[in-house]
Amino acid sequence: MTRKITSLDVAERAGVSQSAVSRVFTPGASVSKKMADKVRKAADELGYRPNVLARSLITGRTRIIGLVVAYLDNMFYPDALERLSNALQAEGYHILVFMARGRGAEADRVIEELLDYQVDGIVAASVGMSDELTSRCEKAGIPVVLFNREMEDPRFSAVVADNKTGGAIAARALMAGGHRRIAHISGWLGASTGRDRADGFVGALEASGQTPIWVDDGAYSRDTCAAIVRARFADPATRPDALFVGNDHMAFAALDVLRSELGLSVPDDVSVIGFDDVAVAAWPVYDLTTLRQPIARMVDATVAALLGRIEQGRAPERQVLETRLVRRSSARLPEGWTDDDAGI
Amino acid sequence: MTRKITSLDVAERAGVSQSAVSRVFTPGASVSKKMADKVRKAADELGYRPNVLARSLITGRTRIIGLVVAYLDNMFYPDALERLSNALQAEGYHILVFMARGRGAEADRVIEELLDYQVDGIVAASVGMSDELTSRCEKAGIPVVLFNREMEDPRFSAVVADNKTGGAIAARALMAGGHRRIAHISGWLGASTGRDRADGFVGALEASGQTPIWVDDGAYSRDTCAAIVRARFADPATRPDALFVGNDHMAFAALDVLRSELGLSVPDDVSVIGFDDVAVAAWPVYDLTTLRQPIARMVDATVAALLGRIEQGRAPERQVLETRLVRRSSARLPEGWTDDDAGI
DNA sequence: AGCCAGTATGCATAGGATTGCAAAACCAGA
DNA sequence: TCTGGTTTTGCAATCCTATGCATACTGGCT
Repeated sequence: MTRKITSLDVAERAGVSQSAVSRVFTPGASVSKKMADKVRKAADELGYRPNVLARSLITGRTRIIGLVVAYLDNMFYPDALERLSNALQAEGYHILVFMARGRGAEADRVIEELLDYQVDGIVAASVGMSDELTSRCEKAGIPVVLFNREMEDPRFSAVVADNKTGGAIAARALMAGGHRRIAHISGWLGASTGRDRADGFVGALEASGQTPIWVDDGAYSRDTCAAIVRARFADPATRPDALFVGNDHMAFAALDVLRSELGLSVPDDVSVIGFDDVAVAAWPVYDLTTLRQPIARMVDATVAALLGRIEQGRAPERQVLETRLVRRSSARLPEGWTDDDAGI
Repeated sequence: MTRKITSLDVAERAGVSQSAVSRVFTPGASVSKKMADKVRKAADELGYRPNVLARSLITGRTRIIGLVVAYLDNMFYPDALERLSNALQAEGYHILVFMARGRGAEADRVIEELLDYQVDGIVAASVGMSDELTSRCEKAGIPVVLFNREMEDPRFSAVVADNKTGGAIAARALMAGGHRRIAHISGWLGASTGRDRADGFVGALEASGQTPIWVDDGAYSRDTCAAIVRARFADPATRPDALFVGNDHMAFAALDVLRSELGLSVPDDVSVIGFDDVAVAAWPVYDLTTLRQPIARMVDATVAALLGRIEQGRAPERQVLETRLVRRSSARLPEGWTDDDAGI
């Protein structure tokens, strides 16, 4: 293994000072063309590239963004990760990944590790951070953006879809479709997304004088959701005729059980509406009616919020983006009905 | 924003030297219990954590592993990423993500950026790196492990499934099932996985005196695969009765077109075999017969190869892991036939 | 030719930690 | 109490680059 090549090596070879080399590699620094050429030539010959770490030590910026995420089996998150990474890469930032499956304590430990790397910012997706820890981050001057999660505390930027309205649209749609026995398998009620979607849904039903026949917590898990469907649809007499599921990932599991195990037909026996509009939802085997999370805009907003805070010191802000119903064949809805007809 | 807390602050508060603080946070260094307690107390009160960057500058280790990956829409990769991240996290390493969708030049540029971060190692998944660049990495003493890809050059560690044998098993299975018109939509033939699976498949057919009626390059893309199926299955007279697809991701697209667009029945009209065994393959809507990539063992092998090279300076090695046929309902195979009967 | 303003360059320091070396502290045994 | 050996601790140099400041240079204009 050859010794690492430093700016000093380049300086020597080019016959200039080390600071000259540094300046050549610092955009916007004052260097003559002649100097730049000389240095670039020497650098190329030696295969020199500036050491980002040493630079970070001085500038206090690492151009690393920490991403904390609980799981990647729900395709919404890989999709978000890919987009986020691309968007940040375009701005010269990169993503350091931290998996934090557990809630609370584990997430906190993970974020402590994250801080060790002096990240410039943190994106917390699908993860519950403790108040105490988040304030530690803020105190250390590291902006935190919650992606697809919210907290009461307004010190954090948060980017979410309008989950409450989304839930309400689902309810209006199912009511408009003439369903009478409407049920909900919610997302994890420990998370703001799960709660908001459930609240919006139940609220809209009640506003029309209806109630869901039941609401169960599916914990964003395929298995949990499948078990709920098995239990709740076993008796034909008490079976729902419409089901709103807290996200697409669980909705697929619900559809699998309804059709393959219980032999029910969708949407004839039961209408199903999901949430997210991941790519699979559009595949013909599911063709799932669902509420679209505007993922591209959510990612843009996240990047903007993050860079705004890092580079311009802007204040934290909370962004709520519109969700829209994507009509497909898994739910019986009136001909031509769209979410504009939801009256929200 | 409060000023950063350094080891010097802690030293001052604890009334000791800065190097003492450093030693307390360096596992295996020589410190008395009394000193350790004093320092830990001061550090906790101040909320001090050592600056990983400054440490890296000296030790030459960042405990960062660069992961280069082309796309995440094929669920095989998010799954691998999640497992890899967890396994590395357990060893105190973390993953810095680089998306390199393009081939060649773009991948190279991305890896240059990667080197800037002084990563301790690189995992290149689903990505073609140029020879020149890879030797740059090796020259810089940074081990590269190819995940699910191979190169001729033996200087790199590579971890792959036995794609050639996998392809051969698919061929034997389809022949054993009595199929006479066998076709293949390959993975991208620019990648070793695509080539190996195709070679193994065609080779096994030819060894039995058969030939595929056609082999098309599906480029690991859903759209490309769907287009091929549309074109090749349009005429009932020349339609294959069995199809081996280069990965599950494309196989789902093939199944969608076959069933939803062309109204064909699987496996009655056509048998389909995929490759990977991603989670969706087991869902009842597809219930895809496929060759399982032993992803858990691949990840373990990757981590072992990487850490072996980083921490023990072991030599590069090439690991080929066994693939097995997972029998489901998408292919007509003889009762009780398993890959043991393939005679490979 | 002389002068001035503006631009380029070099020197030296800083940033936060690790680590070899030497001095100090400790402990036990005589 | 003194000695010899082992631990602890502190000093100071080092890792690699950025940057403020002072100096040297450049070119245009009179």
